[in-house]
Amino acid sequence: MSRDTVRVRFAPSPTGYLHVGGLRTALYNYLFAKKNGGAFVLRIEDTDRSRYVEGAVENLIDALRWAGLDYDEGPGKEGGVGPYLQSERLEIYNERVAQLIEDGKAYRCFCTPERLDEVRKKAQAEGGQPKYDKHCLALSEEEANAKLDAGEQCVVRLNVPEGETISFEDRVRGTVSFSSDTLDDQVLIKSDGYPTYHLANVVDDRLMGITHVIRGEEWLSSTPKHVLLYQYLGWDVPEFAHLPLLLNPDRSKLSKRQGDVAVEDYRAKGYLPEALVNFVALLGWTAGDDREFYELEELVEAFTLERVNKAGAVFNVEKLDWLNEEHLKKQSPEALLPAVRAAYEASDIKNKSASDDYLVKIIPLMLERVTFPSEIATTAPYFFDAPTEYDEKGVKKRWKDDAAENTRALADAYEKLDAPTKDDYERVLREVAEKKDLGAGRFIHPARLAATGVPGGPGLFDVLELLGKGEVVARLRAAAERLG
RNA sequence: GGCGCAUUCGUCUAGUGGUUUAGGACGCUGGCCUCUCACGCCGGUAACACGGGUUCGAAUCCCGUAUGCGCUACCA
Repeated sequence: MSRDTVRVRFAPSPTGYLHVGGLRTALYNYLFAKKNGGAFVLRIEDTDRSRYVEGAVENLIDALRWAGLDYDEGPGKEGGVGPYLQSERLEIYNERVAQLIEDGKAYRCFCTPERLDEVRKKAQAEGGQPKYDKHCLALSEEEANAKLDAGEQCVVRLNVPEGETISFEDRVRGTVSFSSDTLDDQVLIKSDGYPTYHLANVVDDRLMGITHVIRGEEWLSSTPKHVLLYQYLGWDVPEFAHLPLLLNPDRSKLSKRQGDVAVEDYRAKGYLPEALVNFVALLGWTAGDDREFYELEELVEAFTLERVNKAGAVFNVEKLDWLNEEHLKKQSPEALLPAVRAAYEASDIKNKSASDDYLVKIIPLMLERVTFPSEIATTAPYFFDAPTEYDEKGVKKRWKDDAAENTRALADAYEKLDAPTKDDYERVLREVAEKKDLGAGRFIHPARLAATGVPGGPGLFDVLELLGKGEVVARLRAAAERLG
């Protein structure tokens, strides 16, 4: 790893599913890596054993793969700086912490949760920052060892200096500074021996050669602690870029209570990965031009950290829907077939004998009329079942007094045709209309009602051709009978 | 409460001191196209949080206020 090779990471904790905010963070990391010829690393932050969810890692990887964000290194893809699961790196953290303790930059703390609580309450009552009072910093090595030998539980804390200003450059926010007096003596190693995020993330980022830390804004406030750790460990700090948060419509942080937040939810609803990726890319970033539609490769080309916004962005589903429609139109019928078939099989359409070939022919006709692939078959059941009822408003508007007679005449004419194409259907209809000295509309609208039961949809002659002569004639006759 | 970050149409955003009657997109909406619906095209709707400065001139710079969000755990 040379020092100027860009290396970034996405470091989720395996709590069950990939959050759309996480997807956006992963995406920006991915884009930045690809744009700069760097590596995109996936690291699993599983240091909280109480929150571990079975199968969550597989889930995360699956969601990333679905979105098209392949990682260069990570679980199952060794890159020489693994393992990529923090739970497998415990010795590494312990080594570094031993060094910190030796240097007086960290210390063991034996305080009970009860005492911690008191200290915190007292500090808060006095109107100050609730933080640890460094009580155990005074312990000598002998005293600490004695407590350890006696079997007392302990944590390791960061020894934060007083009266210092800690600042760092953020690629999206500029210079950010904090007074060290507002920083708590952060726990580095928990009493169960696992590291906290703060320690593990600094050590791993360094050891994995991460050059740019691109993560959510929720980490901005703890970054000074990380900066301090880099200094204490004698390391240069990486570049930081804190991304604005994704918000609910009421501008609170995007949460489960106000809608779907998991990538798999959107996947299940039928959103295309291309659309979701395009959408979240635009939540907090623009190229500066008026472009809205992007494929992943085009995002790679256009992306820069400098153009990431500072303010949070509301996750606005209407625009996602529009982008889904746009991306849908770019899909080939063959690519859409599996989703269309699945929705068709699951629908309450009675005729389930449609071939792949037939479904593929329907797709282009319906593509511009739906938001989701699943709607292609289900919004047009007439491609499978003959209508059992006719749209009331449509009938009122289009089924005039002469409709039954005209429709029968049309059926008679069609019956004589041999394997008619859409052009044949149209030609004959216009001939019949002309013979009766009527506008084509007097035939087209009733024929649509008869064939589909609804007043809207694809071009009539496209529909008729797909239905086939026998079915068309039968439906025309049935409607003439039913509607009179 | 403390600390930090943010604040342009309902939403996503362009805008980095004059080119701005603040531009685009989604949504909503009027019209055109058309066998219908949809697509497409043309048009409309709607914003610089507030108050002070700095400046010949501010959405753009500074200060304050308000509001929102984040952090404030042996969670990440």
